[in-house]
Amino acid sequence: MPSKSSLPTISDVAQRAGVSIATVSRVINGNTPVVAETAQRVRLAIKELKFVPRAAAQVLASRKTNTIGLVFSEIRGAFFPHLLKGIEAELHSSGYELLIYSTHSDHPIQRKPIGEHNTDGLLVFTTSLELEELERLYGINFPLVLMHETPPQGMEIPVITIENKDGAVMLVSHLIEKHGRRRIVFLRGPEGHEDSEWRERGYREALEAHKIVYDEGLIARGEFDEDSAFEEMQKLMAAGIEFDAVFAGDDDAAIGVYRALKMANRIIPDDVAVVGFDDVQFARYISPGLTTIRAPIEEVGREAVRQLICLLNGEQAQRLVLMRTELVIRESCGCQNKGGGERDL
Amino acid sequence: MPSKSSLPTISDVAQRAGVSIATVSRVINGNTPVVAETAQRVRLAIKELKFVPRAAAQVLASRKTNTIGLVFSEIRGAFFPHLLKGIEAELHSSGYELLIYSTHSDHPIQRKPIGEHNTDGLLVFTTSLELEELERLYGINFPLVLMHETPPQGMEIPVITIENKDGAVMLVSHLIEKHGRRRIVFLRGPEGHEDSEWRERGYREALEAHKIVYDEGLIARGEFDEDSAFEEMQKLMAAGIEFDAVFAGDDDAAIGVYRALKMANRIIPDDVAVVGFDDVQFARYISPGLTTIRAPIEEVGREAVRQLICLLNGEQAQRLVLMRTELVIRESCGCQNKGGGERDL
DNA sequence: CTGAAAGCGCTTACAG
DNA sequence: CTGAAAGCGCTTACAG
Repeated sequence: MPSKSSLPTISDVAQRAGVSIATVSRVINGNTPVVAETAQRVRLAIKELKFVPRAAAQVLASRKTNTIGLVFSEIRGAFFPHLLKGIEAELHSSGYELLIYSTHSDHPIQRKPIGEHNTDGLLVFTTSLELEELERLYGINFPLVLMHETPPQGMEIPVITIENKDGAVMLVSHLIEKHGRRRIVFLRGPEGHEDSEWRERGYREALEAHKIVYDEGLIARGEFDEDSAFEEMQKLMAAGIEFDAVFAGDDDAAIGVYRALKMANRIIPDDVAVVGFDDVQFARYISPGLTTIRAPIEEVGREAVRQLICLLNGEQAQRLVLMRTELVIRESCGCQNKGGGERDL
Repeated sequence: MPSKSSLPTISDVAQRAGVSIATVSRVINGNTPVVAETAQRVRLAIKELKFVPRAAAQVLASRKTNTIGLVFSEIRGAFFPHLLKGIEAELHSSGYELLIYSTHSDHPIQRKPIGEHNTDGLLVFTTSLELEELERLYGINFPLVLMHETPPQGMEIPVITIENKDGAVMLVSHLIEKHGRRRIVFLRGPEGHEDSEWRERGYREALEAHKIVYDEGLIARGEFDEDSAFEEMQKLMAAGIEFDAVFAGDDDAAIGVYRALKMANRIIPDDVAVVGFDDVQFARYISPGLTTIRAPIEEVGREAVRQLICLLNGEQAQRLVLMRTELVIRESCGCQNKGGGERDL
């Protein structure tokens, strides 16, 4: 049984086929004409020896890694698989491999985990890369595409994101117009989280458009997760703040809001309407069904890859791709949706 | 602004520090003593030039990729992030990178996507790798660890999986003992899916232990997903088959079961008890809360990495790691769990 | 402790 | 269309 150290190399193939290694390389890469009969012989030798070209050698010689990197800081339960699915799909149809790195671990690392030394370009999700590293990569003209994050001042990096503001406007306007809500709590996301900031802007615009004065007291800081949302709602209620609706920031937070309201015996949506953002899997399964915004996350992944590949091909990429969001009405806002969404429970 | 082709190399660093490239290599790798003062100079030069060693060159020269690969066939919504999280966590604390490849795309690929040429070892989830390729890799002694799949005849490959059979036994016994159910439908998973087969075995054992005769008519073939489960349930009911409980195969399928039963105005759990498997995020959010089995998926990922690293270090790995599963009782089985699970809605 | 040199396994002008 | 040869950027015995 052969051990790893005795794997066949291109020379073994060349020898067996009676050609030079250059010729073997050419039939493998198929970019230079080779006489059909010779090519046949080479292919046979490859098959017989079960030869697989060493990636590192190809990369070193060709200066192309044929790999793109994905950097993210956190696998948010409901969100991430969709993004990854879109990325994988688009990537495979273009022959690149994917190297994934999540930056939330703070173990000291020897080698730089991901960058120009092992990928041809990078997909960066939100703020998962330090500014300094981003600047360095940008400085060496390394192909970059951001997702859900506007590039820092002065850097022209393509960004793919969703219509956060529009989504928030749709949500809040719906609460006001259809359900007459006027004291709408907004649960922020994490500090400096861009999605959250745009949603807040949409929240304020919608209020303004309906001549409702913005009340600082209705703003709470969540973390786009269940627990902090639960706590914030508890605090609001303990403080005796009145409200007739909650824009939870995202769906995960909405769960925390549900829990807090139910515990306080406040009926959703009669006493308090609740809306989320993302339309994750459980949004239609909870009771009442969550009215929320559908964001085309998978498409964000696909588009990010497309733009990056433009860059890799030396073509111009779009500076900003804004994906449309869509209002998904269920029952938590006060609508009677029974029977409408046939996939809902 | 430097372009990618003019990035500094180890020679640039050596020159600037006034040493040989061998010395630079030594301070980078830290495996050979270097005089402190010299090392300082080298580090300074590295910093000044913003030098990052090219991975491909390191790999080619050292014959180590420092990367492990993950092969899977499908990102199942609720399942995958947990697995990935465990893998990432364990990997980072050991200095390896992760290369991910999903095999469900059938685009013809030039280069072999993942294997001995670009990784030091492979994590394989269920049947995502063709037998032939598995045999080839095994044949060259390439480090492999399987997850949720027993190795083919004659191959000694470590496998990490969960107590599927035990879980099923717990579930079915609970339905029988606590709730007096005797006509329990079992919804299989995809053909040849090992998790499914073990669950079925557990189902049968539990029946047998309670002297309930196995009825072929109560077995339906699902796909571990909502839609096929929905259809199968429709068929069963249309055929007039009687049953007082459903073991849905997994949680995703349970959703389809819920939908079909509700549409037929059968009350869960009064008319029909339902149980799932996996305890995915939505299991506690649906109504009634789903009684299911909690599987330590994240731990499966971590353990798989640990075993693979054993192999990479030339140590012996365990041939089988069976992770314990746990019964999570909510209301869909007929229990009164209100107030018990304080995180449930 | 340090350097010169061979070598890792490919790709790609350059000739022919 | 094909081969000889240089080169990709590192690591690592081998001397010293």
